[in-house]
Amino acid sequence: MISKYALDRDDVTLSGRLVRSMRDAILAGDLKGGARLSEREMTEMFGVSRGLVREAVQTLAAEGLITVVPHKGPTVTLLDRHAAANLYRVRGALEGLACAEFATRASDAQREELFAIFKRLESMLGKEDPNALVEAKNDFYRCLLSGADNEVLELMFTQLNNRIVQLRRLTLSASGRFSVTLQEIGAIIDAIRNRDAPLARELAEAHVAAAAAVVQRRFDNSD
Amino acid sequence: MISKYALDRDDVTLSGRLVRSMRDAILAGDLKGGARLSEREMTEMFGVSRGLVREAVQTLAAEGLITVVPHKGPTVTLLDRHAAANLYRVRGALEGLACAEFATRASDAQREELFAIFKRLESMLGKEDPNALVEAKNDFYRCLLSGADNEVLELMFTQLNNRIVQLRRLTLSASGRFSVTLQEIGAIIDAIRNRDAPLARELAEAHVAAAAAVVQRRFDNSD
DNA sequence: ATTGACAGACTGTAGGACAATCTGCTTGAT
DNA sequence: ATCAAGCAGATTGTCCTACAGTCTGTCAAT
Repeated sequence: MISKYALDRDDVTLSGRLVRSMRDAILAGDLKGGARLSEREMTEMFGVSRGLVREAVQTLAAEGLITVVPHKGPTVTLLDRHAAANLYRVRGALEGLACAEFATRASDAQREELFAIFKRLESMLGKEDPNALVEAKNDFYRCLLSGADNEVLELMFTQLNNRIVQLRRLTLSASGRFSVTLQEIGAIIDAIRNRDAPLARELAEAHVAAAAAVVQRRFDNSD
Repeated sequence: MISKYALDRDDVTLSGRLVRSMRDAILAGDLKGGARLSEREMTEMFGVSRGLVREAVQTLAAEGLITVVPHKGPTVTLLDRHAAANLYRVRGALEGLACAEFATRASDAQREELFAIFKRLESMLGKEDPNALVEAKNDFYRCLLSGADNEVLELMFTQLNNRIVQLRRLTLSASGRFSVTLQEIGAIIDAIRNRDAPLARELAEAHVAAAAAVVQRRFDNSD
């Protein structure tokens, strides 16, 4: 058992914080898809040595967030329509699993928390607050994954989600979609409440497929 | 379209080869679970500078193959019973997706190749050649993933599989299991032949669950 | 207009230096 | 004898410098 008061060892090293900062910069859109990340620029931008930058790049490359071409330097991985479709297919499988596992294994407290977060989401209908919405969605997934009690799934889902974040901007801005989203999630919540894992899984997969369809349509429009 | 004659740029850098070497060393079991990987030892073992070792460690850590504890150094990630169960759950979801996608989207040539590899597997029943068996299984999955035509899935499945390799030794050595395995895979093959994606998926998930059960039983015995 | 050579910029790799931290052992007090 | 404090050695964390290898754009020559 790890002490409740143990320091957060994930944060003590500069490397760790650098990886987070770079990841956040990409997820926040400050470093856009396709942007070149020369070592020199990065050392200036984050105020650390070249060695640390190179280590961080390796980490993010392994996560798929960055693409490294030898002797040309890393770039922020660009998502085309095909890659987007593939990401969503895998995400459907993982999110389905997460919902099924949650329905089967989550504790009562975790269930209540999930329901509460959903209520918070519902209360946002009509209001226009993208930041709060994104945060609530993040809470939702965090709770879902924690209840699924599977660190492997958590890791892979998080990695996948990080890559999808760039695309989520597209789905969120699709007006009128939010109420549909709420209905879909509501159905999943009901299935979880009834501990119906297969149904929860099926609904979750359908939900992701619907989101994927929206993204694909966006690609059509911008081509 | 990338030229057929383009050099393999994945291998030109020492870093790239080092990552491969270290990964292979872990997968081959030369670096066992829990083994400590001090930077000094690694520089001597692979004959490269400390910087390269650190970069490679970052990459493999992001893949989950090694665990880094600040100021104590990296170790080969150790799999306990809980982690093993979690790995197999996720693997079930991904392998199910891969089979379904293959059934739906693979070309005729890819189908034929998969069937041929399966025949090769069948011919191994009775003979005792673990190496050839592992290689044939690898070919099987390579073909499966290539037919699923989803690089994201391919990446995640490969990462997952790398972590499971340590455990696969346990399932393979389970005598009498191989003929059952063949039957299970044979059923999947039939479903793929009939282009029945949902069935292929279901069977694949059941197949993984069976393998997971074997592993769990092994954990019981060795405790 | 195409080719070829050159220069500048950037990455790839090595190795050293010092600070921060951990671990185990010794020492000292109770 | 036991336990706490503290010291020493080893290891990692971080930065810096240096040089070789590779890419890209430019400019002259054909």
